[in-house]
Amino acid sequence: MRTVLMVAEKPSLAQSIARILSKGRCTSRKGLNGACSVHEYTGSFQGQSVRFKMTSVCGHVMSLDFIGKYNNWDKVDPAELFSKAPTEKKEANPKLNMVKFLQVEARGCDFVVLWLDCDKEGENICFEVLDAVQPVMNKGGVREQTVFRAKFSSITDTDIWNAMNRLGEPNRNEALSVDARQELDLRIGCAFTRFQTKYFQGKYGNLDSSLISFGPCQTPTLGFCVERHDKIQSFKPETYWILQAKVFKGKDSPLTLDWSRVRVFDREVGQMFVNLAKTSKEAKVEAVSQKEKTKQRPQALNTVEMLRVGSSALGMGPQHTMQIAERLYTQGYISYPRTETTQYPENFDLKGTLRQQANCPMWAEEVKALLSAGLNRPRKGSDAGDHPPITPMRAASEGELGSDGWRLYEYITRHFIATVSQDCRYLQTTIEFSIGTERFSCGGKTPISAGYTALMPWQGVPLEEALPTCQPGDAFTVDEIRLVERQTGPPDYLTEAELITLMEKHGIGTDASIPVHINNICQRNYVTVETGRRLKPTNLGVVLVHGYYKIDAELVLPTIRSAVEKQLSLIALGKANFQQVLQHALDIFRRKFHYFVDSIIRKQTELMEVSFSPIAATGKPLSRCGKCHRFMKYIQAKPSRLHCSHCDETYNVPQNGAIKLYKELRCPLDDFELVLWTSGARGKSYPLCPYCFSNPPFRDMKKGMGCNECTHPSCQHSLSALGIGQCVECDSGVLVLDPTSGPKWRMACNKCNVVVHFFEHAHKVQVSQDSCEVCDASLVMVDFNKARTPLPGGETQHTGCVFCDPLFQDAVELKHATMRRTAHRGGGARRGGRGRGRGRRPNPKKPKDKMAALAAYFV
DNA sequence: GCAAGGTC
Repeated sequence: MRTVLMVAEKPSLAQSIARILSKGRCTSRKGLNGACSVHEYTGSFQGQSVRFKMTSVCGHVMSLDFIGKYNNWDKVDPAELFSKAPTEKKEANPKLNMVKFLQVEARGCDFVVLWLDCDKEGENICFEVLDAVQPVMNKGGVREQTVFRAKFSSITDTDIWNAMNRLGEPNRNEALSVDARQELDLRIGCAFTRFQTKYFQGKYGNLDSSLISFGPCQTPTLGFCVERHDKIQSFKPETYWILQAKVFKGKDSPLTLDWSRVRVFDREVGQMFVNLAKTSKEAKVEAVSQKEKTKQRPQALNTVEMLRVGSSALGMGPQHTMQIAERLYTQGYISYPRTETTQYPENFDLKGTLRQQANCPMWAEEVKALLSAGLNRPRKGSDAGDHPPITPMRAASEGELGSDGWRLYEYITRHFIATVSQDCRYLQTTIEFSIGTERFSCGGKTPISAGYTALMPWQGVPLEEALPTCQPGDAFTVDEIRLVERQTGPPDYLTEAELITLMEKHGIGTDASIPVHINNICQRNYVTVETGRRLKPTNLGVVLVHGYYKIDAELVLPTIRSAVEKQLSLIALGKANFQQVLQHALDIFRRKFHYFVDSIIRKQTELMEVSFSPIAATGKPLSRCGKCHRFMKYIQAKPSRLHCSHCDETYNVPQNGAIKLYKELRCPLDDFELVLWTSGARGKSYPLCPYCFSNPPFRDMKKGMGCNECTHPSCQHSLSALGIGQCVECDSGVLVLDPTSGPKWRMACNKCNVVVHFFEHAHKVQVSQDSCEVCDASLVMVDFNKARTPLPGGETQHTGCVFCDPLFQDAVELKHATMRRTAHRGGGARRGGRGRGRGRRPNPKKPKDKMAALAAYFV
């Protein structure tokens, strides 16, 4: 009797298929590796009576790697990995001894039927199996087909029998497309990873990662997290206004209404609408509508949905959820947990599965009700042809499963029962009002029947206070109508569940590998899991992705994978040659790699050096960041700048000078510590806020302004507080007291290079609230040194106008901040209109001859 | 020590 070897992708499938094909009459034994079983029975094949041996592998038999000597990181240039380094196939899991096992079972067999999963990976494994078994199988007769491929789309009797009766051949092209994918992933991933790791490891002491990996799936996954981080960082809140109306009828408590315009971004426009609405004291009911709505029961559960719920509702990470699910599966509590399918097979025993749950107190009531009233037909989902949806396989109790096991099992079971329950139905009531010209509405939901939400109460329609009954034409009294100011808020960090959705949408990873990629970026210290399982990129993660963006954004974009897969599918379809596609893709990535290496030495070094202290540390901590309150580093190398490594933000400072900390004083607007900029020993100096300098806080300010041009109305460092009078030379500048200049006190123009020295040796110089009656400049309060006072009678204190007060005349002298001597313009003929400082506009109507005279005196 | 894809 001839023997037919049949091989499935995993032990559980071998068992299911053998049971179907042998009609339950097979004998089973363990294989030599302990992991796989062999199921034997007799039956008919190609019109003859044969012995069947059904067994399986455990996923891939082989995996691709470089030959040994190319795995020496110290001796191999990563660039060689693109073509020079030969690859070889090694056993994927040496402990399983899969090749040996297959050969032992295949020896003397006459035919082989490949029952591997019906996707490209499965097709590839077909050839891995063939490579192992064909050398030891009996040679068939001339032109006799000995290799067969079974194509099935679900694990049901009909499908399996159909597959058995319509055997085909394995598809070499599909398998080759996977070979190409493996080689590309290996060469590209390893080249970039080795280069990055070695390059940065030797350079930065505080890089908290021993491995800086790159991959076509993990890097875009990280990219999603950093993209959200960047959105949060660059978010600028916008102020908007809403009309809030409260109305009531009789003794009912007031209803808060929603405005039909939702919101406006202009306060005055909002106020106009308030005024229009306020013309009416009544809110008139325009329409009342009641509609029955439904919330659909869920589709049957697949892996990614289970992972999303595991993360967002059970607080379990995807990797952990998968581990628990695997355990529940091997213990027989749930069906196979890796599936994309969301539709039950035709002949799925819904009722039997439900009946198993009839005695579990958590949902016995609902299950019994369903069994007696009849199951609802499950929603149509998609059938990926892999495995049935995830369902419970037998009843369980919390005690036998352990805490997390039970919580996942409970969810899977509730989800299953929900799929055969009724939809949730509720009544949506909407009342529309008009108040003056404005329209408002309020709505409420009333549950009609809970349906499936009895099993998934977190999705239920909450009981709300009922809306008052009313009819069109009814009048409500307006209790209150007002304009409320709100601000738009930034988005939050990505949740794991959102990330899974993004990955699924962009085809990054598969149901089985998505948890691995997410786990990778956590373990490599690129992201941390925060409360609510939100993924916050670390400094390292942000710097890496920003580096890719600057050098070659394609390296991090989610399209990197799909673009390559498009090419690979040409191989699968037989439209392109394996070698050509492989070489083409490798060529592109080899060029990307060289460009990356060249650029990184220039660009990423700059980025890294401000974030991580290089061994020769540049930049020293100077002032505190207003966002994270950590010290920012002052990088003196041009262009000099401040960098907050925690926030990964760089702040410009004025060039051609130096900055130092300004007494640890902070900007009242953003809490950044002020720094003092000085142009040199005889130059001018003024404080500035590193944040405001690049982000002007007020409308009348521009980028690049320090505190001496800041129009903050009450800050002690602002132009308003320290401005003294119009500049004597330029048209738009204001002379501002330099509060740090004592004892050689001076005021400097905030626009040009005019510096006025005054009151040398005074103890204290302050700008008064009062102004000069003659020239409108701010008065200055001076406290002289007793021994050197220029005041008559040895007086030490005096308040007066710098420009007009005769007592101050000898104490004031004009200089320029630079050596350049500016030609005097105008002298006594100067036009007037020199209003005083404090940031106010000059008053052109008030001629100030005194100012012109003063200018002549100075020069 | 590296990728991504199977699976235990």
